[in-house]
Amino acid sequence: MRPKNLEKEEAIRSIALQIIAEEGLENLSMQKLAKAANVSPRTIYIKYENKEDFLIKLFIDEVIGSYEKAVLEKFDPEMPFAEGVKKIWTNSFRYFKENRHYYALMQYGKSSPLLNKAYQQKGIREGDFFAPVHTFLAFHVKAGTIIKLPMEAHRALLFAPLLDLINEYFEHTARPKQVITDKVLADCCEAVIKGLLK
Amino acid sequence: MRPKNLEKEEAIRSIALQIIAEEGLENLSMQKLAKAANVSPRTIYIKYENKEDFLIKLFIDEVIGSYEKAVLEKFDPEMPFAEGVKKIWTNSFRYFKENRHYYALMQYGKSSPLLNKAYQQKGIREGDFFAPVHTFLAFHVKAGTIIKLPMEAHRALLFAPLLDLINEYFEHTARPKQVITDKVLADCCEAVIKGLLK
DNA sequence: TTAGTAAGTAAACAAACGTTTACTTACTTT
DNA sequence: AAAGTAAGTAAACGTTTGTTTACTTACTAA
Repeated sequence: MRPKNLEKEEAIRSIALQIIAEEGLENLSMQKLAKAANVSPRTIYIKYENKEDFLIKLFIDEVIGSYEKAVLEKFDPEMPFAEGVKKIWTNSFRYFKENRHYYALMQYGKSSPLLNKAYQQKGIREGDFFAPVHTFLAFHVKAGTIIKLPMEAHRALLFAPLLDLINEYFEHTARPKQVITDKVLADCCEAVIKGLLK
Repeated sequence: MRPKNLEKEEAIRSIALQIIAEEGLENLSMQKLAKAANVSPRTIYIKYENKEDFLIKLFIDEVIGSYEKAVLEKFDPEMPFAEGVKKIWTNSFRYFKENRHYYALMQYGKSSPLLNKAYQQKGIREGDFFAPVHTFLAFHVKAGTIIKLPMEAHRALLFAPLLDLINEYFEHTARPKQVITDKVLADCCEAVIKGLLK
């Protein structure tokens, strides 16, 4: 039998992310995607059941999956608290700077009911993803270095400002003056650490 | 001439917010909206030029505008820092608990290029909206009570965790155990204040 | 009271949508 | 080398999209 052309699969995914980042999820159509990826619409349906299936897999496997991998690089749940948080922040910032297109779909995950459903189905919110980060937080609560909060609250304090700053970084890159710099990121990271310490 | 029926205008806007919250922005069509609001499609086009115009006005006037009003209730830029931050947090939490449908479109503002463009056009990101909050932050930087950061960074540290916690609150309300309570919100607020204090 | 007018309706428009049908291509296996 | 098969294409399917056309309604002002 004729073998799959992996380049086409890759093109479909990366061009989808590009369209989502530039024109928005609401402007991504299967026909537009097929044309932009230089592929017949049918080709997309070989691998994915339908549009919903495609978007969920793109979101979970491509975006969340690769982000998790990047965040956890050289991260250890038993690191000193400040060091661990800094690692998470610098890893995240580097990742999105290098993979700008991934950020847009990540943000849609917080808005779209479709992707939200996917989140819940896969149990991401329960700790299947980013498990080492949760271990890290639980470890430091037990050791008494940081304040005790529900896991969801820790995650909100740790990740939400970071993602917002990355958003700000992207919105200003086209402008004359870049406001979100490594220095500002580092200062904010210190503020988050200070807030969580006992 | 025949006078406008203000109830219809109101129905169009509130049902649009409901559809966006329940089915997502990508599933809001003008025909579906018209039918749900018990109105002819043409009626929507009396007031709004097209779909884009409608969404932008819904976002700016209805959502951002009314949120700003709620946040600033009994807020004074010269309040003590901790008191001011607590006021912003409790005002926000109360507002979204009472206006659950508004939250979804607010979140889309961070994803959709359409709404992002609207943000920039209106200069929201530059301080036209939430001006008293910016005055408040600048005041406390000058007074030396909090660390100095670009306005965008202050806003990220102050609002991003709050909005993420509200998101978490809504996602869990249907489940047996409510994790985001007033107590958790208050603890997180304290952490944010502590992080920003010098 | 009636003429004028904007609000509002129902039905329709072309264009675009997600998906499928009918077919061809390019490789593996025997 | 020829048969078998999944990958892949081009064109089309019926629906739904955003928006408009042609018309009616309900009120104001003269």
